[in-house]
Amino acid sequence: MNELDETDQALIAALRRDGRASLSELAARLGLARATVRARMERLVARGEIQGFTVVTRGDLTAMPVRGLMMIGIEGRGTDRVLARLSGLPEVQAVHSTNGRWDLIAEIGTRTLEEFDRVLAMIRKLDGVTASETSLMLSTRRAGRR
Amino acid sequence: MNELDETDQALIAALRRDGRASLSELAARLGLARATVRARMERLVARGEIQGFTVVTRGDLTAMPVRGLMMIGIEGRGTDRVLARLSGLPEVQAVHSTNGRWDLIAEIGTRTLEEFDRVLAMIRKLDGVTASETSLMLSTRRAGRR
DNA sequence: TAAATCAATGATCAATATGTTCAGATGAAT
DNA sequence: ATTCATCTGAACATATTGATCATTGATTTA
Repeated sequence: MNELDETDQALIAALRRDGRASLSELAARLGLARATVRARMERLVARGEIQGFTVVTRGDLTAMPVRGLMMIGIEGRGTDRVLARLSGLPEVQAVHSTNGRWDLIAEIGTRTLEEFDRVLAMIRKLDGVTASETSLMLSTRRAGRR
Repeated sequence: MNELDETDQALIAALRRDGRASLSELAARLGLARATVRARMERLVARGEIQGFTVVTRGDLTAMPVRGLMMIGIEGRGTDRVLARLSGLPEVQAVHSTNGRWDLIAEIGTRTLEEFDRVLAMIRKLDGVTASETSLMLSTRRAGRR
C-alpha cells in the first residue's frame, strides 16, 4: 500500500542523477505526464520517502582535509549535554552515541592540524568528558568508489 | 584565486538545505541579486566545486539500520591487503587508514545484528588482523540537522 | 592619482516551467 | 457493473529562467 513501485523508483533514480531536474525534464525522461510526476513527487515527499534535496560538492572530500574520529567517555548523566554542545560545533560533522567502552563518537573535520588540535583540546575540557581517544584519518576509501 | 569565499559558502549551505530551491528563492535568502546567484552557481559547477544535485531518501538512512565503527590493528605490512579485502565487502561503507593505536577504521552497515556479527567475525579472521575494537552506533546526529 | 579591471546590481524581455484545475481514459478490485 | 484510484492531456495564470545591458562600487594596476 505504501511501497515504492517501479515508477517511484525510476523517479528517484532520475532525481539521484539530477536532483534539480525540472518536472518537465523528469516527465520526458520517464515517459510520464507532467502532472503525474508532480503528484508522485509530492506523495513521496509527504510520505517521507524523499527527505530532501541537496548539493554534492567537491568540498565534501577536500574542504576538510584534516579529519578524525574522537571516541569520548562521559561521566554520569552528562551525555545529552555534551552531545548538544558537540553538535553545535562547526568542526563536528556528526556525533554518534554508542555502547561499549565509549559513550560518544564525534567525527571532526578541520582545515588545518592546528585547528584540529584546538577542537580536541576544547572538547576534552567540556564538563563531563572524562576520557577520549582520537584517531586521525589519513586516507579514506568509500564503498561506492570510482 | 579559486577559493570559496563567504558568499559561495553561504550559497552552498543554502543548497545543502534545499538543493531544489529556485534561483529567486536563493537570491532572496542570501540577500543577493538573482543574476549574481546564477553567475555564482554556474561558476561553482564549472569549476567542479559543485559536483551535482541529488535526492535524499528515507532508504538512505534506514536501509542499514545497524551501523558500527570497527577499529582494526594489523601486523607487519598487511595493511594494504586487509584494506583491499575490506573495501570489497558490501557491508563496509568506508575504510579509513589512521595512525595511533589502530591502523584501519571500518564503517560497517548491515540490516541485522546477526549480519553485523558475522561481518565482525569475518574481519577478525582476516590474515594480518591482530586486534580490533568495535563500537555500535546507537544514534547519530549530523551537523546539517534541522 | 588616474585608469583599468572585475563582480554585483537592478532592470528589461522573451522563452520555459510551474501550480492548478478538470474531464476523460484506463485498469484493478469488489 | 460499479467503485476506486491513477494517469492523462489540455488549459490557463503565474513564476522562474536565461540572456543582456548600463551603472555602480571596490580593488588592482599603471
